[in-house]
Amino acid sequence: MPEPAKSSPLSELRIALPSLPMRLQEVGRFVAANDYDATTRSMRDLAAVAGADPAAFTRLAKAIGYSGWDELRAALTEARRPSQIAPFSGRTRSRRPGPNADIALVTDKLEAEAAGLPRISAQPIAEAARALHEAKRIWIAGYRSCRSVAELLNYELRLFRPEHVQLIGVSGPDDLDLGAFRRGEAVIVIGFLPYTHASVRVAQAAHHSGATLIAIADSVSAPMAEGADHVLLFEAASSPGFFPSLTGAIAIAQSLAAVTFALGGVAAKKRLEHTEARLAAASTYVLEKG
Amino acid sequence: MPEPAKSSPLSELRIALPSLPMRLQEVGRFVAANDYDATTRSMRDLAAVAGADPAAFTRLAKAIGYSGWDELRAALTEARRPSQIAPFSGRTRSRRPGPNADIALVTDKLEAEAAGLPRISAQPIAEAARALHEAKRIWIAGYRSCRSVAELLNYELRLFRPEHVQLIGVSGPDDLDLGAFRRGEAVIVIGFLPYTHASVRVAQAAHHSGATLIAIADSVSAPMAEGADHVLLFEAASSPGFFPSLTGAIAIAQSLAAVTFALGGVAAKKRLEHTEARLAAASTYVLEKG
DNA sequence: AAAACCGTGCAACAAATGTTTCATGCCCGA
DNA sequence: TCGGGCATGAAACATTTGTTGCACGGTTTT
Repeated sequence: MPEPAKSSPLSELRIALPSLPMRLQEVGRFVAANDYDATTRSMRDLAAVAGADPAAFTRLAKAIGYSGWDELRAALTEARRPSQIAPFSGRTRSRRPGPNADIALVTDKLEAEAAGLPRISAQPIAEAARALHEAKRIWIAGYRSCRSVAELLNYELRLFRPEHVQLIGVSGPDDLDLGAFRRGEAVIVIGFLPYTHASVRVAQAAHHSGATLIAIADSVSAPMAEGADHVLLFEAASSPGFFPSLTGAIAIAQSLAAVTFALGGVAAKKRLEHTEARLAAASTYVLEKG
Repeated sequence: MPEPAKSSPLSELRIALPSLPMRLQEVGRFVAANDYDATTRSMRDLAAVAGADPAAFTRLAKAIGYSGWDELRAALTEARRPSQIAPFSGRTRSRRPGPNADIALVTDKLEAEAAGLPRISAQPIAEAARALHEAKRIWIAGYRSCRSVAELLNYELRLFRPEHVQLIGVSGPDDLDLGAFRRGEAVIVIGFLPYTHASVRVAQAAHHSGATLIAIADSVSAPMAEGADHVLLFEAASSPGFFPSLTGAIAIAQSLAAVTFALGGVAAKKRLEHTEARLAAASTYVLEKG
């Protein structure tokens, strides 16, 4: 059995948690959720807040391999110590292959993507959102890796506009939906290099039908941007690695949804609350622990 | 005389310092310089390290207006509490309606999300990627808005590992897949508050089966992180707006895929090339214009 | 120069802490 | 149905904690 990385006491706790008796799971969860108080306040205090027996904390510590609560707390305290300001920031740009090469790759990727986000222009997003707000119906298309962006947009828009949003190509072949485009409706197409034929066809159909075309793409010269009323640009190739980056597209999609929601005013808010209430009634979500 | 801002116990200490007896000054400086230890370790411990008398700490606390060391330490503890999650979010959230309100919303959102990305830890991602690399089979689960992340991950991993990656719940009810988990396989679960029951069930099933569990979540105390071998954290609530941010999760997913690909070496590269060749042969993509 | 004062270390104190033990209740297997 | 083992809460335990009283040494005041 491979030892699962003793890195942090919190992760040891997390890993051992499911195999613990019920009461110890409760206090374990409490410790994980309130680790700051765990390091600063006394065992009895914590027990009172958690509504558990003080002894449970000692037992928990022993159950995950410590000699007692004192030792567990000491480990948590050291783990939280702010001295190592940069915990392990592979800031060492050591690009030579080795155990840190992977970490450097991730760090570079994240940095590059973070740098790309502020370069997205807000103005077109706000304008596109207004178009969405006024659209009688919203179609969304995205293929291959862009499908995830399309589905996210579809999901979020539907939270407060249940009846007027539709993902293209889910309830039949694309062509069925393509023929349904009408003036006054909006079509969102997401894509980047290399562009799929399917997405270009959607864009063309939208343009010919007179619907408002919104393209989320990596270039103004992308095929689906031709004839588009709104083009929202992101940087797909900005990050190292072999796959184009989608964080920009996701950020645009979420901003688009947020502004559209804001434009919806109280009506949208009411619909969202209604949707949430319905989900809660179906007990979709795990209740927050008090 | 204007009260010199009782804001922080540390500043009270600093202000009162010069008018204190020499020994208390030493102790006071020690506390100011080691305030983390001051909140976590015992008075006697501190005295030993500082080379001072334990009583000096009590006297110091009383000298600057507290009833005793306990009260001073409590104040220091509260001052250090990380509850104020966004230390820089002093951003005047004016948000008064106006023609530029939408644009400001988008700009804020993008800035916040860009700020959140560098806070993602690279180390756990690299470790999780290694686990993926060694897994005989990879399962992926994500519900509601997290489904988009799951699908992206599924898509990218399949580009170079076609036969061993599977999205949970697409070819039948979840339970069918849940029963198929085996030791030596990896299960990725993506989720954030509010957590869906379905995702928690997947995580539990993975843990019980002995499979390697990788959780992509917004908190170490997320239910699906319990028992997880790897927890990859992102900030879902970092950005303004009504929907939690998914850019962090997407960035993690893509980094995970990138590192896993890198670990795959030439074999993975070959498979990717093969996949791309097949797609090109089916003329999925629009040819680049010369 | 003597006395009053303050700063300081030491040691004893009571309170609180973490730990252990024990009795109880529960569940599972025989 | 009856044991055996385990989880759990309450109470007793030894230890450690923060505090306070006291004595000593130095400085200032009268």
